[in-house]
Amino acid sequence: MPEKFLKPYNASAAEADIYKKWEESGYFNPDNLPGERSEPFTIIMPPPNANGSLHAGHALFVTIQDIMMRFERMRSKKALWLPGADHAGFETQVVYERQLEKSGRSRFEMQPEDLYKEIMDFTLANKSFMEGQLRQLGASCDWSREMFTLDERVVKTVYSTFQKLHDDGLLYRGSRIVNWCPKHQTSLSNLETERETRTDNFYYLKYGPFTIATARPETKFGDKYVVMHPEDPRYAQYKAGDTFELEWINGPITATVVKDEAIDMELGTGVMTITPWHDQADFDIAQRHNLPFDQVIDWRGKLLPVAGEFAGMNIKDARAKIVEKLQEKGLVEKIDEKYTHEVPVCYKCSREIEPQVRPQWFVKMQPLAARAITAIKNGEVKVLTEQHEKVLLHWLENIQDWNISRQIIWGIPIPAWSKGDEWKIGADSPGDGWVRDPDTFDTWFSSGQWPFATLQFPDGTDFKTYYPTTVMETGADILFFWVARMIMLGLYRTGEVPFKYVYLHGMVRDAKGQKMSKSKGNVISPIDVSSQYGTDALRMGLVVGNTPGTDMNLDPKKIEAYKKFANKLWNITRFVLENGLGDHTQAGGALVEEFDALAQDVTHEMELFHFHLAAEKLYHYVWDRFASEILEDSKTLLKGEDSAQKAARQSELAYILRGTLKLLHPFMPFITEEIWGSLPHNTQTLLMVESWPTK
RNA sequence: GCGCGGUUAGCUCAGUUGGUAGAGCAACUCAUUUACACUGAGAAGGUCGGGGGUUCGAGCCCCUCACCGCGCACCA
Repeated sequence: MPEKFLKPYNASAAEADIYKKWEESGYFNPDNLPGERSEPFTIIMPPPNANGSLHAGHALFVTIQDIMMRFERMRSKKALWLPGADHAGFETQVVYERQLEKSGRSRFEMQPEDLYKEIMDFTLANKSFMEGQLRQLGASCDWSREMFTLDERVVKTVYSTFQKLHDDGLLYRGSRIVNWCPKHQTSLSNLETERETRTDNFYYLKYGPFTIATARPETKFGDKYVVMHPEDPRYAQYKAGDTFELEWINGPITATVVKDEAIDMELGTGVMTITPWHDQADFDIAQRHNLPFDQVIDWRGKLLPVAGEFAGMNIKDARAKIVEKLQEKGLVEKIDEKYTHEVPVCYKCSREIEPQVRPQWFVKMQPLAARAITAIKNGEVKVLTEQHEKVLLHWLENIQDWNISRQIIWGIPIPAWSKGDEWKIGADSPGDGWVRDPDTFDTWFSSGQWPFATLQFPDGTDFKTYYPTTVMETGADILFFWVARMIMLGLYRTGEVPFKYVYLHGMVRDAKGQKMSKSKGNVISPIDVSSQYGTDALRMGLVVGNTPGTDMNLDPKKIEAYKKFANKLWNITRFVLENGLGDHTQAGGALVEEFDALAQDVTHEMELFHFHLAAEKLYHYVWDRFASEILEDSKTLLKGEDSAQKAARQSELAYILRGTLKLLHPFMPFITEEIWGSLPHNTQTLLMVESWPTK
């Protein structure tokens, strides 16, 4: 028996060497796997954002995906797990801009090319750092196929999709209301905004013969149209097109009456003025009635010359001063101080979104969504769990056009050129006088094409072999951002769904269920935990009791419990080796049957993606049955005189131990491989590619 | 406004097609060198949010109420 079994299992001493052995074996690459393998099993790894270290959520996805990969690799599948790294557009730029701010710099004072280069260096450094961390977590992915979202091949694919959308009439450049973040100075998609409930003042202002109610008096300078519901009896005397003179903030103006059914008669006074440039609802009304659009607030959130004496002021500071002036002029009828409403905010900085009209590229989503809905409904792609499928369908059925332009440098440049009002699509300039669109793509536009782009669509061997992929395993929080877009764009480009199953995991929270955050100081670093308790313990802690799609709480005490479990397995091995390892091929009888039944059960759970149940059942079998009962009962037998009985029991124990190591390998790859390599068996192969104990 | 969840042991959560409730942690009583102290044995702890229904049988299916949470959406 190797000496190491005389001491407790030392995970940190063993793990790095084992990973090296796996990687050097070449078996992460399906091309090198032994035996005949016809059926592919493919997971495209959700590429981690290369802008920091791995967090607990990354550890969770590595664990779940690695469990599937190791399971299917042992079941003789052509198992491909393709890793990647994400430049993560806006996300990374925000991280980098925070760094700049800390050193007193600003992106707005930099040359775009310099900023780009700095962020690239930053991203590449993080990328290689994270690759090391993925290795520490045991990820058995094929590094030879690793992709980066800015690789030339990806960019080429993205450009061809943009071109095709254009050719198919699904792309348009429109001046529409976009979600503008005044801090980051870019437009954002609806998904990149959040809603916060605020309590503000609601101002009732005299507007000629009317009283209008508004929460935003600072936008009202240019308001020359007053709108009411056509059926509102209170205002029946006014006809659409009527004009009247009134004294307004900066002097007398002429206003015109507009009737529109969008007006809510219950709200405020049932009358409002419109600011089409800075409000979606107002924009729609203005469009319906062919009214003019005027910008009141600039891109940095300051008032424009239309505001007269207030021009140049920040809108936040301006509001109080404007109200003061309105009060002096006797135009404020009353102020309701308890007006509670929801305002859209930037999901990164929580600053209020300033709606602005800006020409951007939009994708018409309804045709793409319709095809995705069909694919989901007829089972081409199955979403786990059912409730997530419902949520996804609901979103797809109510989809809106997608703004894919971003005013940031860190991303894939949009291949479009303009000359006056004319636009042409293409990577290269159409000729003299054409100006390139300075914007970049929403990062999700490119990552939405990740599965087929990484597999070398349309002609690559990998594409033919591995597409559609088998499982997409990712966070439930990016169901719309990413999964929905991958399904739509995958179907659009390849005619097939990009994956057959979607497995969604929830968020990893701290032991008390709170969201982990640096400011709260409750962040659990998977890398630290792995170093302290071993990666296997971390993986078990992440998987047991964690049901698909629901958030989980991670308690270090739970991980510690699985560290003890690893040691239990270690000592089981010690016991079996001390008493002489039998010939597992000679094993039979009730204990063997019992184990085989467990193997069947565990396999079944894994096929259903019930990894939490598979892991828990293994835990109980190993501890409560194998260790506590079978080994205890074996003691007298093994010390007894009956050599036939003794040999039979030794065979049974060998059979169970070997089988247990195989079943546990997907969950606890390091210790099982370590033990496997210490058993005096004949084969030199790795446990990683041993055959699974059931069909 | 539209949509989706959750409520099970002191805490955090599991519970596969309905068949006498489970884990980790915490707490309790013993054991003290045993393959393993990163241990063993034992005991304790829940009318599964309330109410109603279906069923021979409900934590699980149906209805309803209460509380908590989440997502989406152009309400001034």
